[in-house]
Amino acid sequence: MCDPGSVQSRTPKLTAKGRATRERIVAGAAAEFRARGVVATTLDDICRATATSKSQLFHYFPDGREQLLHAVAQHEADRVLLDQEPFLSDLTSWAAWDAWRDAVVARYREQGTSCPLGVLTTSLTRSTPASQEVTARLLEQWQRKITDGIVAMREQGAIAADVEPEQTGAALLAGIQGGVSILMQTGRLTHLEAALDVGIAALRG
Amino acid sequence: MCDPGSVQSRTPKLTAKGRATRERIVAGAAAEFRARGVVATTLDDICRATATSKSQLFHYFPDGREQLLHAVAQHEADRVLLDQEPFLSDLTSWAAWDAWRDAVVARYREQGTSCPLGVLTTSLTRSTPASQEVTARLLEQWQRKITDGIVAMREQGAIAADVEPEQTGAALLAGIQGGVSILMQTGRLTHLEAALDVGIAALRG
DNA sequence: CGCCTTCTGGACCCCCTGGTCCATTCGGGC
DNA sequence: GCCCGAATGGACCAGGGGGTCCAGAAGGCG
Repeated sequence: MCDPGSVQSRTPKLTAKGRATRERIVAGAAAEFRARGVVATTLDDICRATATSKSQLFHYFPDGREQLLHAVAQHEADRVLLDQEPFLSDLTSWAAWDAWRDAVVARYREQGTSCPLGVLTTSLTRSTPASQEVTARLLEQWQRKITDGIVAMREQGAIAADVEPEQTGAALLAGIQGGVSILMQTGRLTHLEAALDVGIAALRG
Repeated sequence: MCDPGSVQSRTPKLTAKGRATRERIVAGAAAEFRARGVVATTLDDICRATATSKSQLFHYFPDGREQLLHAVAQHEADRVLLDQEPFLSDLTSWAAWDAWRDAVVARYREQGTSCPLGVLTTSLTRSTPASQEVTARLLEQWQRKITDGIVAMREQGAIAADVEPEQTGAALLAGIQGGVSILMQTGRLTHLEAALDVGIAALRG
């Protein structure tokens, strides 16, 4: 899923230690971005937060800030989906849908305004086309999983046959996305909850 | 609605010419932000685009970039709602709802990826707390208008009595917000359309 | 053990950007 | 026409930020 090294320019061979350092930088940068925002975070901040030096940073990310941004985007995108498992991949009963809904709400309640998805959609995506692509792919995968769930339920007869999986899935994803966005701006969870509840209720018919 | 001069520090008295220049700067900056993004746009860019000098910029916005950002945020927030009129303020029949839906979709189709709301929610809001407040207030007003429409329809009996205006309005707003957000990242309008269509269909019951 | 590559530290550079200053022009009221 | 505050031009400054370099430590492998 991560596919490291495909887009980013060839990095030198990494030993175990090197890989660990690289990972530490990405994770630390991600945390820093979440906490202070992408624009406000400087490379020196990241060095300080991860106990590394600039030379290490450029050793692992020869293309500099942009490449690091991309790596962090991928890291955060992975996390967004992982955080919804195992529910998201198994939406085959109403109980599973409810559990998924609760997991999403709980996750966003606890992380509040500092969340991977928020960082992706607000800042990272606008920084570089490469990161935008990462976000686009994330959304695609996400919607696919929701749509799969709708199809499964429809085959069971639990969802009416006239419900369009693609369209309804798209609407639900948009609701979540918007709910998170509003959470980022107001600190209130109500819209995310409303979007999920209304969206799933609509599926129930 | 604009309430100029309340939050921003006192600007010197403005003549007609002064007011025009100030407005030109705000509008030009807004356009620049939409086109190139907030982070990528420098004060010099804005000067160039608006045919002004830095001294003018700081003459009208003594607090510098931050104050300008705030003014632009207000400017863009106003535009978001204005763009949906006269439909948004008169959601009292299904025809009105449909017209509103079409207006929103048309607006976002034409402006594509360079839209006021997008700029607000992605970059402006994160730049300064003052701008965040502007966005929060925008969302509040927006939802209020949607909720008013739902209430009106319910009183007519066109919408079932068990529909919660607040919750359903929140979900609809979240859908739009998310639809626009996804539009910004993928260039596709499908999610915005889906959110509106599914949301309004849910109201129809 | 010895060698070569990877890894790390930290000093250094340069440009860009927000912000300042002052001198000049403009323009409206009397 | 005079005068004073508003409006404008443009040179200038300081700091911070991304990015470079080289020397030395560390660590795998024959």
